Amino acid sequence: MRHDTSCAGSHFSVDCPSRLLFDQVADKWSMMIMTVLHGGATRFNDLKRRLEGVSQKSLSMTLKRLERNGIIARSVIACTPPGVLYELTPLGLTLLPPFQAIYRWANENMHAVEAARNAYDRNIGSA
Amino acid sequence: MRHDTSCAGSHFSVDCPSRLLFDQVADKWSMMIMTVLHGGATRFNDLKRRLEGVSQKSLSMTLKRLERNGIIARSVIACTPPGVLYELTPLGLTLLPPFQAIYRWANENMHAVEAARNAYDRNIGSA
DNA sequence: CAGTATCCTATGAGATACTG
DNA sequence: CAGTATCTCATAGGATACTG
Repeated sequence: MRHDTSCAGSHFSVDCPSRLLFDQVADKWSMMIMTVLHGGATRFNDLKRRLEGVSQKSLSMTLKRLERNGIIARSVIACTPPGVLYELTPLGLTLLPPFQAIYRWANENMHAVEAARNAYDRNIGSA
Repeated sequence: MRHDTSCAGSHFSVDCPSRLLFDQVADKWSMMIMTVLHGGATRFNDLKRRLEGVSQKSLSMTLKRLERNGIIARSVIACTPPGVLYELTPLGLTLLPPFQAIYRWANENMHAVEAARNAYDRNIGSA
């Protein structure tokens, strides 16, 4: 089985790995979940509390998708009250540094992006 | 004006910069566009050809959004036939390294992700 | 606690046709 | 060439209610 990236040079075919990544694991919630899990295994409702604004459904779906892609692991702890822990897999851990680079960029360049947006919107208005 | 990231520790508030980033500039098409533009200023239809599967509408919208956020610049060249060039801004250039880290991860870990997915789907079937 | 199921709506995105 | 406009449809996602 070949694993042609099909993205050589500057042509991006439909089966480009980067598409898979952005379709499956590089969204907003995924990044936040992984960042939280980096601090240790976490319960469902703890996650929900930390990810302000996430709906139960979105969280549930995102967790399942991340689990399916081998990024996080789900484990049931038999106790009362029953609980479930989510944690990063070794594979998931390797994704953290790239995400942190993105996250760092976001923090460092928020101002510039906001300024650009304001400038753009002003020009639209006066165009 | 304070620029509280509101994401200290492991709580992600609604105005977290990373959310802005993923909402505005960290999607699939954006990353591919930026990668192409890294090779030099490019015309609209050239971009369309290289991004297999992108619709004219999606490309147009994504370009406008990136321009609004200060990531790329649009310049009209007065000639026949008339043309438009898109290129990365200095700000856009700074986003490239983080994106390349993601891209590299995708290429290196495609196999593992696919394997995880297959395993997961097999277990679902036999559960 | 940790979800699933259902309903409903807003947005995303393709296809197509048209414009400066 | 470089888009915009419109139409349509599929999906993502929130709210709510229910279950093991």
